[in-house]
Amino acid sequence: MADDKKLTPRAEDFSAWYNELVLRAELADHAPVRGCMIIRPNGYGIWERMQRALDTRFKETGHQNAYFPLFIPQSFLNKEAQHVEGFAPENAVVTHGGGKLLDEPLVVRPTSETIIYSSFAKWTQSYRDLPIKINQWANVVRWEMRTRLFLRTLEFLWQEGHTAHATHDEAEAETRMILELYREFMEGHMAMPVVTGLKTEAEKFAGALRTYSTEAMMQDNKALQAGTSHNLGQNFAKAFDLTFQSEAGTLEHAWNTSWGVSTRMVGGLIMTHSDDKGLRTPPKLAPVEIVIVPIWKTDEDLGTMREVAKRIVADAQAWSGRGEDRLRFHIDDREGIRPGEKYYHWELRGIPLRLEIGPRDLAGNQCMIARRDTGEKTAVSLDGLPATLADLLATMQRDMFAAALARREANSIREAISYDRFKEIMEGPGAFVSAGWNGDPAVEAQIKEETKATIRCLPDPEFRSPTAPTRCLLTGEPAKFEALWAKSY
RNA sequence: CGGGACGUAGCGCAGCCCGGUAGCGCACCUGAAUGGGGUUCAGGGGGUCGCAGGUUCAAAUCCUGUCGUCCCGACCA
Repeated sequence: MADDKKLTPRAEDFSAWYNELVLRAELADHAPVRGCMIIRPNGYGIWERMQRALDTRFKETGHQNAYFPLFIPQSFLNKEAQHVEGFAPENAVVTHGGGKLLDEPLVVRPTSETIIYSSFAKWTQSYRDLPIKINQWANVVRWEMRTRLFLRTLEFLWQEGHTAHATHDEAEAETRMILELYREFMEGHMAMPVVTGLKTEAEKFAGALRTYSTEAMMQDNKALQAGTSHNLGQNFAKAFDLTFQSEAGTLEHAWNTSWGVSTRMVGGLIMTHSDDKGLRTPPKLAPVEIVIVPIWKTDEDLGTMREVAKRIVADAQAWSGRGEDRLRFHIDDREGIRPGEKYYHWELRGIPLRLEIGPRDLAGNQCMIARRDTGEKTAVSLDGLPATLADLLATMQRDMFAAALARREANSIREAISYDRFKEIMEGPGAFVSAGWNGDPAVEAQIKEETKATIRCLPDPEFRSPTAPTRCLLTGEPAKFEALWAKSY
């Protein structure tokens, strides 16, 4: 382990301190897979908890996990015109197999719509076969020009959901349901507030009818697209002959949706919550919620404190129940390391609560508890400790969300502003700006060119201005749409 | 592919302008004291200065080339 002390973690410059110390993530060291991420076990816990929580929700909403091939024949991708156009520049293509030139190149999946819907087509004959609702946990490859740890890696791990429905409305309902599911996860588990909304034509998924996204604000005021949910319409169904006979007897194309979130969320978590002391993990995603640091002077004390710590853990776990409800502890009884050093160690790693207990506390039937989010340290009674800890964790989860939301709101602008003012804001720290747009892609492109800001989405009502902007940015004409503008990752 | 920076000990860096044969912090090893917020003191090990040429009595330092990394931009979740 490298030297913790040298680290000056800057929330707004997380790339300077991510590696090794906090999440144990790194980029591979062989070109050209340098853009690929390696996550070692002690950081992986956060992603595993994310995965488990999402997987549970997918199953609760009627989806099943399935696994499809890594290789996609080039011809599959070619079938949907917009899709192939969108992905062709970033595809990794396998041309040789078994030492021979392949008749047809194989694309390493950048996403699995084509290979999955070709299967759906075989599985579907009647409306009774629909809906099909599956999810796949998989790694995919996109040959990016420039990579960035967590946010844009050459290969990334994600889940991609794929469904087929009999009607447009049912597919649209699925798309929106998943968007809300993502929101609940991001706000409830990650304590990361998101704006949901519709992507513009310029920003939507290649091949989709409509794309919705969740947009989170990072501590540098940039937007991070954290998840997407697409209503694919009948585009892929038509390309892959995904048809079914309706109740009325007619042959119809199915309606598809696809949606995904990736390891990018780990980057979002870091950039939303970390501070100058390191990572802060919302309790629900913390692999360890409470670290106990026993304090001792003599060997006898050490023995006593170890017993006490074990008893605290056993009592709390018995109290809190089984499975997900069970409180997660770590006892740091390492010898030869002073308590202060342990405190810094665990703060850096974002463990939500620290419980200190020594002979003096024991004599007073109490212990010290420090919160990672606020830094508060208080003495609490050992009586009823499990409930105290559980309450504190729940409070932290809420407080972290509230703090992140307050920060986003403080950096959001909803009143009408001039284009000059808009440029000024985007040249500075940036902001989430709710501003008018006339729907013209050329205007969208020109504003991107001049300010680097893009339309993150046409936001759902909760982010919109109570008094909607009446004038379009740049053109000044009456606004057709209210859009969320921001610089983004 | 354009623009910019940087390669010196395991990690982070100074030294380079003005050449004289390498240093600091952390980490590591030994010993002692210490032990409720990154202990202190004493001693110690570790580097062909990215690589290849050139200039020079002498190159980490100057010159040329080369390789690599990072940052910014185009692309993108």
